[in-house]
Amino acid sequence: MPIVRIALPVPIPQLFDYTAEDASHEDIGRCVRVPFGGGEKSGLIVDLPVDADVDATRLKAVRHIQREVSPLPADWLELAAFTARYYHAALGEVVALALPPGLRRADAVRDLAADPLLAPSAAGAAVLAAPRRASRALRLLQHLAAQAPQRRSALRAHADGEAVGELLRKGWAEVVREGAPLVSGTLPILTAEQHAAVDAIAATATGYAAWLLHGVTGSGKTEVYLRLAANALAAGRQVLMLVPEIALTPQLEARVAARFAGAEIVALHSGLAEGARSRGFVRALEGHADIVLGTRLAVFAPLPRLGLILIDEEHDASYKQQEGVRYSARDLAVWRARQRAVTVVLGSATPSLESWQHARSGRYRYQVLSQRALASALPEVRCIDTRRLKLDEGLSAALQSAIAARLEAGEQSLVFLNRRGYAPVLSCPACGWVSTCPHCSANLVVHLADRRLRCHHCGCDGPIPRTCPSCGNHDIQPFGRGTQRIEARLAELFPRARVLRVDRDSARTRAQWEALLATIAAGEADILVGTQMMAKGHDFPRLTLVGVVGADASLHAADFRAPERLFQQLMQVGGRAGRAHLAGEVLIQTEYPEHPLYRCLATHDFDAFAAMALDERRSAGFPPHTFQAMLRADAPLLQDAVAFLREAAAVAAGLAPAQVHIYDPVPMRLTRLSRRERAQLLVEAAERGALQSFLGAWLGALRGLRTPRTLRWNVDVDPLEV
DNA sequence: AGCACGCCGACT
DNA sequence: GTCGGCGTGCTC
Repeated sequence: MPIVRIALPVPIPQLFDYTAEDASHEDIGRCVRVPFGGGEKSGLIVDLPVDADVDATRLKAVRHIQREVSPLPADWLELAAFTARYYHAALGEVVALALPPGLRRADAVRDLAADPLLAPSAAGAAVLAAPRRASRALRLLQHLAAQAPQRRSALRAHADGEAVGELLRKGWAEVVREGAPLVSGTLPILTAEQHAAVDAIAATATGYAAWLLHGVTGSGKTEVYLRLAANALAAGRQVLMLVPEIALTPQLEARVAARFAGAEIVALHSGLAEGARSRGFVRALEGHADIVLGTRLAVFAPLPRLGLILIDEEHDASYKQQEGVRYSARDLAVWRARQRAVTVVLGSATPSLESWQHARSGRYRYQVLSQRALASALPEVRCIDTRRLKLDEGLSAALQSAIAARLEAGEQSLVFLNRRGYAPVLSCPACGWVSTCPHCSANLVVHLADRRLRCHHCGCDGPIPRTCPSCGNHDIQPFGRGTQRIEARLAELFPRARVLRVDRDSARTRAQWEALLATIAAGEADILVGTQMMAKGHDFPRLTLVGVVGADASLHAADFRAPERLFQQLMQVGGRAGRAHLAGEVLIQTEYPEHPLYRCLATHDFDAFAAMALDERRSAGFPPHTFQAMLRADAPLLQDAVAFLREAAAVAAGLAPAQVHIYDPVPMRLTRLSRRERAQLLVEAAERGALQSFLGAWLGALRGLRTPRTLRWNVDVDPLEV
């Protein structure tokens, strides 16, 4: 009786063997349902061992093997195995996160593998019923018809679903084989730099190559991606394109679809309905999807014809999963490119210092786009020294008059402030009471817009008290400033201006966000007040002034990555200012106008900033010069978390080689979160290998420790927050 | 992670 | 006398 070895979603580093009478090697990579414990679980067949690793009498029989879709290929299983190994997670957990839920459950699936567009028979009729997809089908038909007039008879038969499906299937194969007519429309003319980048990157397209594409905002990185994608498609290969956020997929998808009318484009992200995600995944798996575009989880899309990986905004922290299996999609994508011997392009205007270091050391190749594509100049960046100024609700006279000038000119201004709400805290001047969250070690933020006190960490909220809850004082006041307060003051200062606030509160839903974007694009707003939401991905043609308020806080933050993030954020938001024929200006209110970070911003000198930051990292012994892992523990009481970490440190002392350094356990910066208290223990090593082998032994030992049942712990390899 | 088994306090 | 607390251990 054949034995199948199965990865199940349980947090223990074990695989489970079952019998399956009709199983063969063809079933490796297939989803299964098996009896487990009292109930039933779904998992993935990862091997067909000759012998079970437990006594044969203990084996149970597999209930169901999902054979309606192709098995996950060997390279996919290797990717999952590598992920499990590197991030010290169970293989079954990685599988659970990498597979769409519906697929993993091994549900009976009909039509999952079949694109209604391409499948002959009844599915063709579905094309005609689904307008969005059908329009793509018809575009392709027209395309094919233009290319090959002899197909016109088939085109006439488009009312017959079967004929549509059949034609498309045949036509598709031909298009892919011939490669030529995938690209549609007139192509924009490349700048010399774009041209050079495309040529250089294309020249390494025959094997593994990692490229850092360092392109300033507006330099046209996307156009470079599209040209490279066109090459890959023409060669009959699939393209994987990663973006940081779900919000950025629709616009990019539209742009990609407009360019490659003949290509099948699949979006993959966590915002999709279960069916859509499964369908896209299977389209990729079966080799039908030509371009897979998605967020970090798309790095797990199976791609039998993979030819190119593109990672946009590679520095973005969203590529790192911050819970469960804490993988970095960017790093896995690079691993995958090497595994599959394909090119990977990491694009950014402000590369992560890790990637920057790799480019400098020659591990990655490097291409720079230093010119804006539309001949517009980079914005002028200046600091406003606020040390001796009297500020009006945080706004300097210089910034106010700059805003007034833009108003006069009919242009837009943005006041950038990374703090939501009206004021970060409500306080009582009489007794010193401040509004604090009952569940977190954080202040409750005053939201005057809906008259609530709200915790930005656990989300709990309550009404704003009229009197001090501690002493009864009537004169309690909001302290500090957030976007709502700036918005209110700007409305007073500029009564004729249309002030629009753009933050997570005003753009809570996708529809609200799009309505705001439309308002801005239509020129129906004069002054925008926004958080980092405003920094990402969108162009505002009439925006010519960005005023930065309250940035200094990040200069001296405890996290050694805070300056890197601040630089990236300001560079990004500054890039919103000025387009085409309108010159842009960025004014930074600061008490440290001489700070090197601001000076580098003013000269648009990322290289100088990176050199400086890398130097600091080197002398402090921080990444990318060292490698880190963080052990985090949380429990209802801090003492339990710390006690566990102390014990873990003691275990580590007996295991760690000299080059692995174990720090002391410390409470986390936001110690209390949602009624749980958290502490962490940093481990650092000069070599990745030394860190990894230590982690293996250490975590194995930790799993054997007896801990209170309320205690939870996890490990974060290459943590972003320390 | 679930979910069983297993040994000690306040209730019909 | 039992229902239920969560400590401990296993799941092929």
